[in-house]
Amino acid sequence: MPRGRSATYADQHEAILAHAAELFAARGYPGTSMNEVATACGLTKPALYHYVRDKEALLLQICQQHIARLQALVASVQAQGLSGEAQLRALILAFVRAYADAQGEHRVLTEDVRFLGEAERSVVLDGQRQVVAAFAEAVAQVRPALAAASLHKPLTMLLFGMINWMFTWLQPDGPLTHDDMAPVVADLFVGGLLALQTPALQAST
Amino acid sequence: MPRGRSATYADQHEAILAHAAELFAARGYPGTSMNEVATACGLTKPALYHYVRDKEALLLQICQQHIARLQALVASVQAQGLSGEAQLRALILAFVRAYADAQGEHRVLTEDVRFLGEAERSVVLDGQRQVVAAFAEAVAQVRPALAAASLHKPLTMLLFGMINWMFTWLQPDGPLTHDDMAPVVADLFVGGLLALQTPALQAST
DNA sequence: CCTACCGATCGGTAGG
DNA sequence: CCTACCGATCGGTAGG
Repeated sequence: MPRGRSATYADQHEAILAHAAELFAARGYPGTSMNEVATACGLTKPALYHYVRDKEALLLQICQQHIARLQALVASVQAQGLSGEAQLRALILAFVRAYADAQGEHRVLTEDVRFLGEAERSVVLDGQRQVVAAFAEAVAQVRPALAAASLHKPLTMLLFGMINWMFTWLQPDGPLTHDDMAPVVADLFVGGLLALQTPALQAST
Repeated sequence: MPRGRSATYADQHEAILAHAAELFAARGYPGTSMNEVATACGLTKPALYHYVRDKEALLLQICQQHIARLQALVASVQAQGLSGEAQLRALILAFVRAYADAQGEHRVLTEDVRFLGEAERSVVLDGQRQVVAAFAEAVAQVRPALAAASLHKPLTMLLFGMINWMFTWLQPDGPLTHDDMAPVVADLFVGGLLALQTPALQAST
């Protein structure tokens, strides 16, 4: 590589996002100083600011990059043209597995979006809504009666709860892996969906 | 009601914990200043420090108080002497409903325990483990084969994921309430549990 | 119980 | 004149 600068710059920027995501995930966004981010990257603080405008831009870029990956994942599953239940299972498997490689980014996305400014936050939340909508559509296809009772979206959020909560108890180096849990999550949720009695749900209100 | 005199030390302390829990839940522990806590309580900062030793003690008290409530809830359900599935359903209903009244405290318990010192943190985590163990025991009673496959605890954590995640999407003043969702969570989880095929789970590893 | 402060550290940027 | 940084320090605010 004779012209190393732009490649180095892009690589450095990528490495910074990865380090920052890990730190934000571990200590929270307000609990992480730019000095800590810089040190983790082997840079001084002024050097860090050469690559990042400010702390909030760092947070926004982490969130945008991760949500873009999730949207691409949804698109690739949808491109397979699977039927209702098969598509829902494929979405669940893809997401659980994807989170294994991006635990830090995912925790930042779910916990630290609130620290973005209103405009930046709504961009990220719109992306999240699109992902949720894809899952909710698959849920509705599996059990159309739930959609009629307006329960497909709440049920989809329960599914995301199971998945999003996994980082709190599933250790990356533990005996149980994300790949082990992916089919369990799919079986539990799809099995539960099929077992749900919509009349009973309506009677509960 | 004129201010000041009528509030006892204990009342004031209780009010401080409630306000602090709400602020910590909204802005995160490191993102909340003691000045903000004081202002929310209608106190000056030095006055706040009359009731609380330091910021970390405030966090610890919020966590301990909330985990004690959850342990009491488990005990009261266990005292009913219900059978496996009925007990699991009763635990789920009790927890979902309890979280409706303590959303701030619960978010603090799940997100901000990491900011406690090691000794304080492990006290809180021990309390959480006891609660989780009670749920896992109920899960094992419903499907003993899952316990044999060491899946009752991971499945219990998926359940807690559904419940703990609800604060992110279930608005207190929205059309759907915690009371509406409690039986849905119970039906989905118990239905999914009963649908799980253990051989398929073991084949996945 | 308030005003007045401290050591340190915050996010961000100056000159060279 | 540009880039990629450094040592030092900016104005404010943190917990106490």
